[in-house]
Amino acid sequence: MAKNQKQFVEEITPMEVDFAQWYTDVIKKTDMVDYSPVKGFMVIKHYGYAIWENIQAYMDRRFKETGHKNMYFPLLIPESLLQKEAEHVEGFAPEVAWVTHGGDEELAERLCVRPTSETIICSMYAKWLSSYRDLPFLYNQWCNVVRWEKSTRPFLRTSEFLWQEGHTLHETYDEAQEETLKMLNVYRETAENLLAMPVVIGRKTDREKFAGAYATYTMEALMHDGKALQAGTSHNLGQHFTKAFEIEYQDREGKQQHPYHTSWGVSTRLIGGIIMVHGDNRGLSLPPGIAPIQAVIVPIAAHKGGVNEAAAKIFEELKPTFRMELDDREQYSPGWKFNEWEMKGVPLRIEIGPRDLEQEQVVLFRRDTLEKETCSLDQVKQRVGELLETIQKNLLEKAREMRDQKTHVVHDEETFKRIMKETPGFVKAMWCGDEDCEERVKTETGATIRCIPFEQEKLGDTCPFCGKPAEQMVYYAKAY
RNA sequence: CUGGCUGUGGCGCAGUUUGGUAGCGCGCUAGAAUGGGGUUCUAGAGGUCGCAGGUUCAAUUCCUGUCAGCCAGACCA
Repeated sequence: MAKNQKQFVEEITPMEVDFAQWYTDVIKKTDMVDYSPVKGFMVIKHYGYAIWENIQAYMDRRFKETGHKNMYFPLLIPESLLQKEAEHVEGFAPEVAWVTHGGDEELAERLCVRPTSETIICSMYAKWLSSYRDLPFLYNQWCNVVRWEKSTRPFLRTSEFLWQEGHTLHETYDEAQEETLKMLNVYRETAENLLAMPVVIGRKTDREKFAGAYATYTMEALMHDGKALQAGTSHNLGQHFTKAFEIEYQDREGKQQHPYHTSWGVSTRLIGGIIMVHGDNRGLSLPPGIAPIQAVIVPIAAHKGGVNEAAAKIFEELKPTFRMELDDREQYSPGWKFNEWEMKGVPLRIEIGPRDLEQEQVVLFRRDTLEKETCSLDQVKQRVGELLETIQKNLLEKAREMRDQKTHVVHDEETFKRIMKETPGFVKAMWCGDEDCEERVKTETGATIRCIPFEQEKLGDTCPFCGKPAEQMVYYAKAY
């Protein structure tokens, strides 16, 4: 055998060595994305888009189960609408794209490409709402938005991204708050149950909250490199927008009232999270819940004694139940295919060759543990189902362990700085609640308060940075 | 936006210092054998060197500008 073995698929940079490069390698080599001619705008290729479709299918069902209906609002928003809510414009104006011409003619009023749709939706809600009997409004839309980003990275921060945004109106503050937390909880369940991605949930500090929100709640996940990813947010918008947009209804006493408002969204950024939470040196490792291909069948020595036929038969048997691929390409060797599908993160591989046929069995290979086992032909369907469930759970478990191992409790500034530098991850610490203190930590360490978690622990009585009394525990991390 | 690096067949790269019109590996096509961890042999096809301008008899090579990407940072729901 020649010493220079051919490399059909380029090696992936080991993730321990250079995580950023690893990420770029993986997404390009697995047909997740490609770059378009315009900076920050990515083509989502079939393998990446299939993951998005699976996320959509699950979440859309959950939204409908919780009483929401889908609508679609326009891409373009008149400048005057965007400017109605002061904090909101200030937050978004620097990163909106403008349409100034229609054909050759300059528009009387320029139009922004939606960076988010609160304004256009509120302008419509104002027309549609008249009585308390109309409430609540529970609507969602799946769409794209554009935010002119200075530095971009596929899935994690792109100038255009796909997402869903829910926008609801309620009679009372309490109802709006309940909705805000209910949808955050749907997000958390999606992250944990579907994406196998553990998250910390809590409230954003005022510094970090959404432009125009009364309160922002978030789920934060931790990546392999110790950086946090804001994976979804749910905002209680109070009456900020409903007053600005003059959304009014007649209440039970016949008085005019402004309703309470929420919005919540997750985006294709989740795909980046899945890649960075589960991936390893062989490439992707996808949770069965969203994997475009849940199991791939690789026939070995396919021409010999009925192997092809047996593989095809298993394929037909499993296809109605699982997302399957039969890799009967003749130009590649089995070994090549093994590596290819591992890189693409297919959770389960089914090998079948002459030796298996003799013994009426197949070989099952798990991507998450790299373990092989044999399974008799008549048990394959059942065993595949079991293993996919096991893999789904194991990935969540492994991700939890990784996160816990990268989560530290800190009581003093020196330790905090050392951890952020040497072994970055989540740091749990008490916080005085002072925005200046929060700002100083960010400037000096690059870490921000990711959230004030719902699950509080009393780690001490004072803030590690200023020594002032502290009542809240927060999670700090460097973030994407 | 700042700093560093990069752009040459589909992919990865060499060539650029000392200008003379392009080379390698993989992939691709055809045929044959092989097939349980990136298979072998034979014969082929394919690029004008990111884009624009300049210098020159002549530019992939030198100069200017510009676009795009990577890495780090600043900024950013």
